[in-house]
Amino acid sequence: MLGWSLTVLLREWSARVEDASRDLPHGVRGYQVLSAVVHDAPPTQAALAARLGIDRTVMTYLLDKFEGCGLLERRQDPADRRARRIVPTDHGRRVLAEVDARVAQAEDELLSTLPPEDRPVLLALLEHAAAGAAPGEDRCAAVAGSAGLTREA
Amino acid sequence: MLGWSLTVLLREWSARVEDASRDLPHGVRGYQVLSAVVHDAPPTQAALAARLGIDRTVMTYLLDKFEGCGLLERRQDPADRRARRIVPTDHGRRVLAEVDARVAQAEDELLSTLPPEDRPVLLALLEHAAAGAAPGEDRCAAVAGSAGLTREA
DNA sequence: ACGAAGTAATCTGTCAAGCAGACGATATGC
DNA sequence: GCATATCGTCTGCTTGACAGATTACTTCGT
Repeated sequence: MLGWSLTVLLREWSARVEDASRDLPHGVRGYQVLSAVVHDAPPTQAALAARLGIDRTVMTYLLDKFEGCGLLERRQDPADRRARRIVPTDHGRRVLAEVDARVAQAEDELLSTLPPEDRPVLLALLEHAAAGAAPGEDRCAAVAGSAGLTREA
Repeated sequence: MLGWSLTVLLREWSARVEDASRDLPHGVRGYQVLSAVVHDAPPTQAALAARLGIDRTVMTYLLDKFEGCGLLERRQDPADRRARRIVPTDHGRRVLAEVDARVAQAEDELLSTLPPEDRPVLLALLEHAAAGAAPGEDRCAAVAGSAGLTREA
């Protein structure tokens, strides 16, 4: 049941956010990329891809599109000339702010059948579960149990 | 944050269930199909597809494979000879029981960083939210199940 | 009863998305 | 300096989904 509930909710979330992200290239994917760049500022293109679970070769043409739309820019990292730092343009920030607002509203509507006092509970539990379930860097933390929530950014 | 938590959790759930479903064709998809057939018994192939949000032409080759593996059978519906009733074989039931057990364990592990008393809370909230968010068939029924009644859409 | 229209499942062709692998450019270790 | 690893890009291939046509059957209208 857990998996199915997640599937249904994420599907519905995607549909709504797809609509909220109509100004962005690549819909939901695009929203997640732009959001990660602005809010988390991963240092390199590869880090960004890893964070979102996207293949590096896919990242290339996603960013091509974003750069073409003037939402993001690739800059040579002066410390490592192989790497590109992905930075949002002012326009990108503005657009994201708008979309973020629409997404927040969509999420509200998505949970509208839940009693208002339950919504923050759900969000907190989900976030905690997601943080604990995430693979990768802190695999030990997951095993260590509730203790390990000390992570970078 | 809601969307991202859902994405991360579902991704991790899929990875674990993919592993738990290694006896089944088509991985997670296959598990959902078999599970829906056994536990929900939708009357026709089309109903099954609609329930899982799968295209009807895709359903065709999914079921081809399941039938080839002896997990499911297509039987002519005697009432409507256009339609096929999808019924599980004994073997299918047995395999599903095994996989279900593995999935249950995987879901437990997935939530292992959550305090045990919080897990049923999360599950209940998720299920309620999913029922309320789902489009289509029984929007009224879902609403009627909770506090507010009688809102026809 | 007969034909028209609708519906269940399948088949066919097409198209996009993603991945593995190769490649040029740079960095690092010996 | 040379071997090896990494960052980002490019190429080719495979896969997977959808639209549309097709076959089989039902239902409705007259």
